[in-house]
Amino acid sequence: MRREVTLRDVAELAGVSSRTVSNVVNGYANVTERTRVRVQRAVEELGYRPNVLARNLAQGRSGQIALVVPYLDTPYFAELLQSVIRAARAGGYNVLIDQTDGDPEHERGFIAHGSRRLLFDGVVFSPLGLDQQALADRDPALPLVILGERASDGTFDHVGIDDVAASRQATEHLLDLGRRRVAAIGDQPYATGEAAQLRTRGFRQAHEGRGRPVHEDLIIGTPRFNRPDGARAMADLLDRENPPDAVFCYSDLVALGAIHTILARGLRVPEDVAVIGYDDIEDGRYSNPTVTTISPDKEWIATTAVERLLLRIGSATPPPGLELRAPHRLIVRESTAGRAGY
Amino acid sequence: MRREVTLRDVAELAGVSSRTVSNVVNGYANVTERTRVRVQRAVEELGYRPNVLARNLAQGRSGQIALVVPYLDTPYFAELLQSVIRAARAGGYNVLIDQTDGDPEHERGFIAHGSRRLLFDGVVFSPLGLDQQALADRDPALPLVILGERASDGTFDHVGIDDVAASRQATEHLLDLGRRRVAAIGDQPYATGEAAQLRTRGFRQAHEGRGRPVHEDLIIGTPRFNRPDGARAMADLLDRENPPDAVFCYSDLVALGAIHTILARGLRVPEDVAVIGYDDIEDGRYSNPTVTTISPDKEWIATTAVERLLLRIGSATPPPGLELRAPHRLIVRESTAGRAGY
DNA sequence: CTACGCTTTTGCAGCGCTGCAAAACACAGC
DNA sequence: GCTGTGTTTTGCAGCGCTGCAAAAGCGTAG
Repeated sequence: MRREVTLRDVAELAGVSSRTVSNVVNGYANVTERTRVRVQRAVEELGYRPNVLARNLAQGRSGQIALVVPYLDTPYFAELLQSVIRAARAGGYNVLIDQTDGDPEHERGFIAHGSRRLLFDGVVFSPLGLDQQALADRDPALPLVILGERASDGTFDHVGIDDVAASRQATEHLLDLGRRRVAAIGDQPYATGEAAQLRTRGFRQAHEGRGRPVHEDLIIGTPRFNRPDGARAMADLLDRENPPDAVFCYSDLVALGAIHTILARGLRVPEDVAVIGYDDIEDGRYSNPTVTTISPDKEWIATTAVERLLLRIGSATPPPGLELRAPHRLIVRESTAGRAGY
Repeated sequence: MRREVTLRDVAELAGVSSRTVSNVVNGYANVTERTRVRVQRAVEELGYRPNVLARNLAQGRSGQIALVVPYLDTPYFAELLQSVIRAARAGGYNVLIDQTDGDPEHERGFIAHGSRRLLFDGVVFSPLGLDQQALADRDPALPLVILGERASDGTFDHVGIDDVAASRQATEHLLDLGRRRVAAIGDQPYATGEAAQLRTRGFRQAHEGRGRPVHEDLIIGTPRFNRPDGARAMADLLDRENPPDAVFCYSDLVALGAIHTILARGLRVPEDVAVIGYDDIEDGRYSNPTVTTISPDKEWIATTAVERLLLRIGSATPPPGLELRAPHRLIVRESTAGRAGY
């Protein structure tokens, strides 16, 4: 492998100092047209490309941000990732990606003090279960934006929709359809299940607001928000003596799993059981039936998260940690409204 | 921001040279137990973390590989990404991710000579349409593994399943069910649609093999392999005077879109139209009906691709470009076999 | 002609680490 | 004690770039 072309080589050919070449390459002001052209020509002649590594070292930054999510094969995160990459690229940053598999140890390591120093300049983090301890141990110098449930403590930004309000809205939709035995699938009544708990709270609020009793036995927990768990939980519900006539699922995947079970039993959606999901992933728009859902504005979330992170990275004094509420809306589809005429 | 702890700081505290500290940190042989312990203690006392950037610059490598795919919200790529990350991490590498949106310009730029030099040590590339020109312009020094259709020219490795054989198998499955008007959705008869063309070839071979005529008018092209395109193409087919009784879709997403249209028209799957997909994404395992599909061994593909890439990165003289055939199998589900008894 | 302020260019140090080769050390054999 | 061999430690240069501050150039005013 022959040696690569460096700034100095270009400088020599152009008859200027290497610092001037650097100025030209980086488009700094205060370079006369004459020198600029001369340098440009030399750059092209030698086929010079800046060495990113060296630049990063000299600047003490990596030009990369990390996106840390629990699972990547979850459509919600995949869709989010897409928008994050786009936003990061617009800001001149590359995206390093990591998946934690929801492992708290791994999650903690990612923001721990000094961890992987300088590999990335900041982190967009969607934790599954980040406890107080992990936040306490975190490197305070690492710019951080958290997605999802956990509220900001003032040292990082938090971007997410209002889970309680959205869940109340979803549940109200079911109650307003006249359903009386509404189940909820996805509760996680332990430390790391904050997002789930907020949804359960909204679920309860809706019942209160409509003057209906909550059927406590119809609130089912699931370890993850995926299809198999949704399918299993639904099977459990249908095995009961008194099955529900509607289900609020804490993710679209859970809803798809639940629908799968319902149809497999020969029951109809929504006639026998109405189903509503959460996340508005593409799958739910083409499934049979299509899935009514809470649609968070993912583009808004991704763009805002990256914007805030880059701002944080660029600030000498860290800006205050903001609580950013993303817009969301209820999208009614076949799984609650039935099939429209064709 | 106070200065970070460096090797030299540790060296001073431990009373050794900074080179020795480096040796200890990197676990080199030939360090006496005594020194090792002393250094370790100093490292911990100061909370030293190596500066990855500096190490990379000194070593002339970045410790990162790039995964370049056309779309990230496609479940197939999302699932692949997951395995790639896992394999890369096992080899001590981080994964930088980029999505090309299928833009040939962008795809080309990624492997072009000198592009983003040193940002990554190698690329796992799943091109949508990579023409000869792009391959000719590529940086020969950049270790490259290509996924998908394009055969190796000997300078890079290629990992993929045997598309022709798999497609023949899929089509034969439909023919063997007694279907006589078998359609194909997903053909791309232009330069960058090589994968699609291989599948069409398999489609034809199956007909020949079974002594059946190919219905040329039932081969439909689609710009992308996604749900909307599948739904549209199916609508087109059903509007015909003589609609098909089976469809071979070039991806599971296309199949899901097609099924959506079929059911929306009040027809049944598979009774009226049998549908087979390609990729075996999770969606197809929980959809209604579940989707019969060609299942490539994604774990094998990801692991093999990363292994080969790391080997390539580590070799002084580039190893020969291999053609690696991943295993695949036909998975029969409801969309062709009908619903099993429950 | 000199002084002054502004623009443009330069030189150098250094980011924090590793490669390399030499130096120091340790031990065995004569 | 001296030589030879192998192990452990060290010093230094340098990866290729940018920050900083000084130097040089340049036009205008006094």
